[in-house]
Amino acid sequence: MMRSVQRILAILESFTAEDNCLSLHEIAGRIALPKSTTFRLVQSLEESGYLIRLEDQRYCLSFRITRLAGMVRSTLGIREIARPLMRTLAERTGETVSLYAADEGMRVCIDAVATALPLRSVSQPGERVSLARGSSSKVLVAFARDPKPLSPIRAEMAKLGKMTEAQVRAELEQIRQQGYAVSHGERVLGVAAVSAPIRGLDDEGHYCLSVAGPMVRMQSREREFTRLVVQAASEISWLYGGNAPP
Amino acid sequence: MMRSVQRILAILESFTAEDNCLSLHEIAGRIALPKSTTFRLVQSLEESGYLIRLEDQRYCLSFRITRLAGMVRSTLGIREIARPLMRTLAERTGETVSLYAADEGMRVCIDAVATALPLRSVSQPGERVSLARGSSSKVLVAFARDPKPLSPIRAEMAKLGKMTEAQVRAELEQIRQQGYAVSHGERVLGVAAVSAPIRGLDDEGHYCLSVAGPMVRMQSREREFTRLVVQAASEISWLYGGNAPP
DNA sequence: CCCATGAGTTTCGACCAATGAAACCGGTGC
DNA sequence: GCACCGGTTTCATTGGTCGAAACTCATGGG
Repeated sequence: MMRSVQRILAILESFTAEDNCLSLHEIAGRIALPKSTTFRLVQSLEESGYLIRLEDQRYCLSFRITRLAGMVRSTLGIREIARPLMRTLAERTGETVSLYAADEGMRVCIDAVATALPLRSVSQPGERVSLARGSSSKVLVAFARDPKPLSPIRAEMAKLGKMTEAQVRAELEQIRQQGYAVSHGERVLGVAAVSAPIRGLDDEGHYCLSVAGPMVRMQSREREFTRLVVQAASEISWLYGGNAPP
Repeated sequence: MMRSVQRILAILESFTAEDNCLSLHEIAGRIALPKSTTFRLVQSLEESGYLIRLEDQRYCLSFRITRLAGMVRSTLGIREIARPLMRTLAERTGETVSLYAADEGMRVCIDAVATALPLRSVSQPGERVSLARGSSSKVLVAFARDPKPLSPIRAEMAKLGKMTEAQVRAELEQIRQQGYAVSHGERVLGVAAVSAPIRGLDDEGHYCLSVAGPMVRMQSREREFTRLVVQAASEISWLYGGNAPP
């Protein structure tokens, strides 16, 4: 990652819906750089028309950004759309982020972003695992468009979890309610995961985003990770054509 | 202008509505840089999620741009909106670009972007000149929302131009038709100008964008400048809330 | 009135991030 | 098999960038 790119984008991203006008000082504070450096960057961005300075000398994003937005390709696959958000999620959590879909009674990994830590959960795109175990499986089953063909899966879940089918159904219902699922060492010993559903376009199947890592690291931050995964999944849903507002 | 900013934005801008997917080679070609340099920049942009690479290794702008676009402040004055476009117009033409409005029978300069050339047309923000002379005046009069109070101006135009009022009205009608006006040494000796209207929001007055320079430089490029001014003015109109599609 | 303050802006020598030529890699087609 | 053509990596070089500090210019409080 080039420093210049990082800094320039950090400046653009320091504008939010609430704070859409920022002074040089505020920008410098947000990107944590000396004001002389910030000034030069901001000045260049203004020269090129992406920032405009108001009468009170504060800056705000200009409409030139919207012009760029118009050039965004409208037809993108889930993988392409999810990738950037998965990347930031991986960065924030420091754990492996994966994207799954249900396919013929299995759970298939569409994409994964790994971190550099020596101990981490590993999943490879293309990998196929059971739909009966793990938080991602539970999400995929709980939010399945057509739950009927999944009854053997539920039976297997009950058997593996030593539960009645009614208990399984109750757990899935709870997952539907809360909008996410967690698991601790359910599929892989020592691995905890948090998963949230991605609502795809109507005709396509739906997907599941998950963060997985060693329980020793995960347990203390489960709350935080849950929030992040649910947030990222809903953003992806929206970007992908879901009708939930951002 | 910092080189890094220039290059990064050049990459983003190399995507157009038609070519919304570009290969590394194409990008390198458009921004005229060696591919190794381009590669590093593009890679960083991808890492930060603003570009995504498709299966065929080509790149396209991601939805992250649209998120930025959502942060653009919705209420901006004409001056702020016009500024960036005026700057590029000045750069492309090499001549002075001005923004005018009609005010109480006069033409007032809202903003101006000058070039560094030793011989150039000079106009200062706040400057007030006659509404009876010059291409910008003709545009402001021709496109006036309420033409009635301008009849003394038309009379003055006729007198100064040694024309009948009917001829003046015909000229204004033609300007309305073609969407721009030109003048050669009409207000300032030796200065030619091309002007086009900016349609503002309904309740506000409307504006006029012009390029002005010494006739010796202007005459050979009048066609080109006309196209550029009309184009820029219509973009500003659209950004400012006009209903003409981009 | 003057000084303190805090914002934006400019300066300038040092440094290292960025550069780009060239080599490398891996697929495609002749 | 070889040539070709994209994308990727290497590496010594360098000038673009950095940021502390000085400067400017309002503002306002004592």
